[in-house]
Amino acid sequence: MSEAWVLDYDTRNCTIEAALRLVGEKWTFLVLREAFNRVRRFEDMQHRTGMPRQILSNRLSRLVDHGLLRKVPYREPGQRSRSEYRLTEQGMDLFPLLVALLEWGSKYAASRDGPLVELEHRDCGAAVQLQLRCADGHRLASARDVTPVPGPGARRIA
Amino acid sequence: MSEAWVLDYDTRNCTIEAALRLVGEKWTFLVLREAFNRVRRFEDMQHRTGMPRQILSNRLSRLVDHGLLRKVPYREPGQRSRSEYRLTEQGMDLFPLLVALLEWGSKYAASRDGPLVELEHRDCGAAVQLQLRCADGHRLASARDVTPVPGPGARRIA
DNA sequence: TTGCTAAGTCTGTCAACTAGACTTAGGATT
DNA sequence: AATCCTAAGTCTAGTTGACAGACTTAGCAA
Repeated sequence: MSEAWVLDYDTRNCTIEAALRLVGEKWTFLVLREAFNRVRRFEDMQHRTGMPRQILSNRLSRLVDHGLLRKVPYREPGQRSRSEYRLTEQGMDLFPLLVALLEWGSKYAASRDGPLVELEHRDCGAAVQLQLRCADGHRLASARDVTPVPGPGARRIA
Repeated sequence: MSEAWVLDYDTRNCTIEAALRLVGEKWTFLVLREAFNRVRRFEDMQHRTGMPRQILSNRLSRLVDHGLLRKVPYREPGQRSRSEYRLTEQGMDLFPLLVALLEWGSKYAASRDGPLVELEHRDCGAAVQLQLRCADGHRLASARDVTPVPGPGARRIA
């Protein structure tokens, strides 16, 4: 068949797949995009993404249930108390995923004007980007420089 | 309302959204996972992911049409010539996205045994990871250190 | 008690996914 | 030349989920 060692291993405990069960869906990514842009309220999210309200409701609940967002009460003058949605630490840790989408999209799928947002280092204002690096400090140029090897969770197919 | 500047801007040319139109779907991620693991053939991908054949067919066509994969003929002894699917440069550039999923999944959604695969630098064997860095060389610890600002494609809502 | 608003829920319609069986096409075998 | 073999793909029928648009809720204010 093929020379890929990975064919001999089971996929059932794949961590990529596990991550996808939570966040592997278009609207969920857009909810997270809004959250990272500091958009926190149901109406704002619905208006900015154009997603069906029912789906937004569903996705917000899911993300709260799994600890990526938390509900925080707020109060506008003359209004009753309502809830907004903020990223937890666990949610914040998805930032590289969104940055990866942003970078790839900006390179291959942007309108001619360029990206809608850019990312700056809060402390120095310089542009932020993702880099692949190894523990010895080398910077890797591409996926070609990476060798996937079986990890501790790898199980041979019986 | 809220203090997010982004509320005043149009989302229609968002590059994240553009990227998601191509790759923002569970099965597509899994096809790419297999491709990065050097799994290149229809039967192997179908067997390893468990995805419906029709969807695999559909996703492969989509990825080829958009230039993320290319079809390459191969020939097993005693068999007719068939096609396998390999990543193009454009496809390779999605690697950080998969690594981001892998890292997040390993941290928050792994089985107790740990991840199925690990990534090594081909040249030195050290573990590979994603880092957020700014153009001045500072390493950023989290999304909190990043300020999103309007990019060249930003358009105020009329 | 009526109005206002953000945040949701309800309804019917329609497109997408799914499992499983079936088809295809070229090389090898008889 | 007829038949078998296999990887790759297509077909069918049933089910799930997305979708648009209208409706409901709950607390505050007048």
